[in-house]
Amino acid sequence: MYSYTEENYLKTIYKLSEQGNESINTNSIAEVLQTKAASVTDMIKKLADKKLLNYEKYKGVALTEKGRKVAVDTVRKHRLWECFLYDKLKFGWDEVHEIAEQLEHINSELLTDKLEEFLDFPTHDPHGDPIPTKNGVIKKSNFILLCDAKPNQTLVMSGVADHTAVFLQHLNKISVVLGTEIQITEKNDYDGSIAVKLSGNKSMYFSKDVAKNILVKVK
Amino acid sequence: MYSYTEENYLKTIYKLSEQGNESINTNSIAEVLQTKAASVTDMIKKLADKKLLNYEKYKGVALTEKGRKVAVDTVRKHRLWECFLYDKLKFGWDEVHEIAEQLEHINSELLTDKLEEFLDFPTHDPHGDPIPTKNGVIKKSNFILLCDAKPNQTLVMSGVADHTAVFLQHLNKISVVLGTEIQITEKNDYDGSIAVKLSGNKSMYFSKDVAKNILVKVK
DNA sequence: AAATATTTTTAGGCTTGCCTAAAAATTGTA
DNA sequence: TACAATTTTTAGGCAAGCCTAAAAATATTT
Repeated sequence: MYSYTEENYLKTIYKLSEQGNESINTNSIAEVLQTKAASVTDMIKKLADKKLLNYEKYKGVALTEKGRKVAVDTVRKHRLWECFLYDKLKFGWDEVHEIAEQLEHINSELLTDKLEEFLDFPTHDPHGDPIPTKNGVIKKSNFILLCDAKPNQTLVMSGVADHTAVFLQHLNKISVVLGTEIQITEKNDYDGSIAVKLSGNKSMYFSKDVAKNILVKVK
Repeated sequence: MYSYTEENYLKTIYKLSEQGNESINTNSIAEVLQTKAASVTDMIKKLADKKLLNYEKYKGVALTEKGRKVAVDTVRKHRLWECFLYDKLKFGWDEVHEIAEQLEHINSELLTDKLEEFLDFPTHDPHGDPIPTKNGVIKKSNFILLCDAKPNQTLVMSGVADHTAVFLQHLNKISVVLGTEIQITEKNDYDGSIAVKLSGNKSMYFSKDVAKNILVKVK
């Protein structure tokens, strides 16, 4: 249907729009896809011809409903495959993304549906990101950043804002995984660091860099 | 490492050599890959440059050990994925090939190994074809064609020579699956058809076209 | 508002993998 | 053996995706 490359462009544009940006500019797409602005302009024109996005020269792009569907379906497949790799094949959460980048382009609606059933209809991937439904609906998570949470509440670790392997490995090291309970005992305005108590009454300090990349919900 | 297309060429050449052909000619590759002889010549040159096969103009090609390894690994991945689709996702044996054609190109040795373990180290795919080991060893099956088997032995359906969906669906219709026990009660020299008794004492006739595409082993 | 800096687009070119048409080599046949 | 048929290769070209360098448009400073 659509090429590997086209799907990656659509997915990238979709994710950039999710991050608040109204209209997506050429350079930001190029940066994410590790390519050059000129290449992005080429591809944008092709995707516009196929009615997958709206494009006006020098004005950036926005996905059409058709383009959004393709993008969301790619995200759906990515996250379902991550669940498979994590739950069934016992990969670490820091290892699943790269392989899912390949698997998300496998083209078979029946496969996606059967995979979803096999995994028992997961709602979130191993990083806490919601899995779009077959119809393209994504349940907005009501997670908040740990750095924005109030002290003295029981919080549940529910996701990450930074998906890089190094960050995930760091969380492994400090034993913070999805489901870990966290209480903020102290917030330091000076450097943004926080003191926390984890499940099992373990006390630790999180730097701001850590605290701003952990998503939690109030228990 | 190697492109989707390169892997498909190597796999095709490998399979043609398995079918007895010593040196593989351009046209037969083109036919299998549904492309043109000129395109095959182009690709053959590239693969020869990469030492994946030996090529002499107008003389056909033969895989090098390096090329064979890539081909066998692709076959290994294909058959493991077929097992996954059949055993875990409950696809029919007539549905798995097409999807595995895509999945076989996913590039992650760790994934292949973990998948193999998850499937509990299967030795044969859903069509009875042997799964190469990680080292590239393929156990030769001692299966024989049903049309060549002797009457009055208990035979076990163990594989197919024709892998097309129509043939597999036909076998579904006549309730012949891997493991079905078959006894030949009569062989007709005239048209090559045979009379058989299946597990459960069900008597049927198989045309030569069916009998020559079923692989069995003696129980 | 003019000058400067940045962003985006255009122009031209590259590689991969494919094509057609024509030439060359091989194989089959009279 | 020579002619015909087939197979294979070469030559030239096309689309997808990428690149660099230069031009054009937009944004930012002064």
